[in-house]
Amino acid sequence: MQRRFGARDCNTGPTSYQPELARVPSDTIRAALVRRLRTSSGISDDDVKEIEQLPIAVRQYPAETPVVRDGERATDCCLIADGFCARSKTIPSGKRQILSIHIPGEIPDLMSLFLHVMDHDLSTLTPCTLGFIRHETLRKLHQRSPSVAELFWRDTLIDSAMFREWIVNVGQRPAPARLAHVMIELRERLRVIERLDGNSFEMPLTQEQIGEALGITAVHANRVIKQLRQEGIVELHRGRVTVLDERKFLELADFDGRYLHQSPTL
DNA sequence: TCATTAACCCGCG
DNA sequence: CGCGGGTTAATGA
Repeated sequence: MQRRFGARDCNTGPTSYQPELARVPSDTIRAALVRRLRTSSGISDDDVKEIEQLPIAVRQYPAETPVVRDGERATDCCLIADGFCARSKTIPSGKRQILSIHIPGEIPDLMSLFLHVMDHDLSTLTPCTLGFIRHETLRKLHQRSPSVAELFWRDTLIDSAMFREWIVNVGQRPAPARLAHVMIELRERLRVIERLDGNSFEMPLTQEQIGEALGITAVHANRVIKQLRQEGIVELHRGRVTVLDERKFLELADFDGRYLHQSPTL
C-alpha cells in the first residue's frame, strides 16, 4: 500500500511536487468555468467580464500528484483547465477513498477560501493543466460583486449535493450500479463543458482509481467492468466509456440528475 | 505500468 | 448454498 502522500503527515512528508509554469492561453481555461456557471446558475455579462479578468497562474502537473494536501493551508483556489483531479482521504493503513472526481472548468477547492486548513487531499488523476487564483483576489471579487459570490456559493452547495449522492452510491448500491452511476454523473457534467463525443466520453481513470472511488479492490473493479461489457451495457477501454445500451445503463445506475441542479430556472 | 484472469477464500442471508 | 466480495499470483499488452 505505497502512496506518494498520505493524510495528516504532509508537514513531515516528502517535499511537494514543484510544478512547471505553463504558457497556455488563459481564455480557454476560463471558458469551461463560464460555461459551467452559465448552466448551473445563469451568469450576467458583467460577471463573465469579472471572471475573464481574474489573474490566473497556470501550471502543469503529472498524473497522481498532490495539488493541496490534507492539513495544508491553501493560499490559492485551483481551477482545472485540462485533465482530471480527485479529492480523497487516506487512512493510516494507506487505503485511499476517492470522494469526488473533477473535470475541466471546476474549482474543487473553492471552500479553502473559507475553510483555511485542508481536511482532505486534492490531487491529479491524470496529467493536468491547473490554473491558480489567489484567495485575496477571490475575496476582493466577492466584495466587489455579490452576484459572483452567489454563483460560487451555489456552486459549493451543488458540490455538497454531489457528496450526498456519492455516499448513497458507495454505501448502498451494488458495485455494478455504483460504477454505472459514477459514469453517468461524469457524462452529465462533461456534457455541460461540451466534452461528449456521440455515445462515448472520457473517463481516464485506472482500475485502481476506479476501485478507490467505488470502495472495491482493483481486481473487483476489473470484474465489474467486464460484467458491464458482457451484459452489453457499456464498454470501458483506454480511458473512454462507450454506451452500448442506454436504457439498461440508466436502469442499472438508478440515475436521477436532480441533485446536479443544472437548470437554474427550476 | 496497467489490465486481465484464474484459483481460492470468506461472511452473510 | 449462492452471492458479492477480497487475496494472491501469473500473465499479457
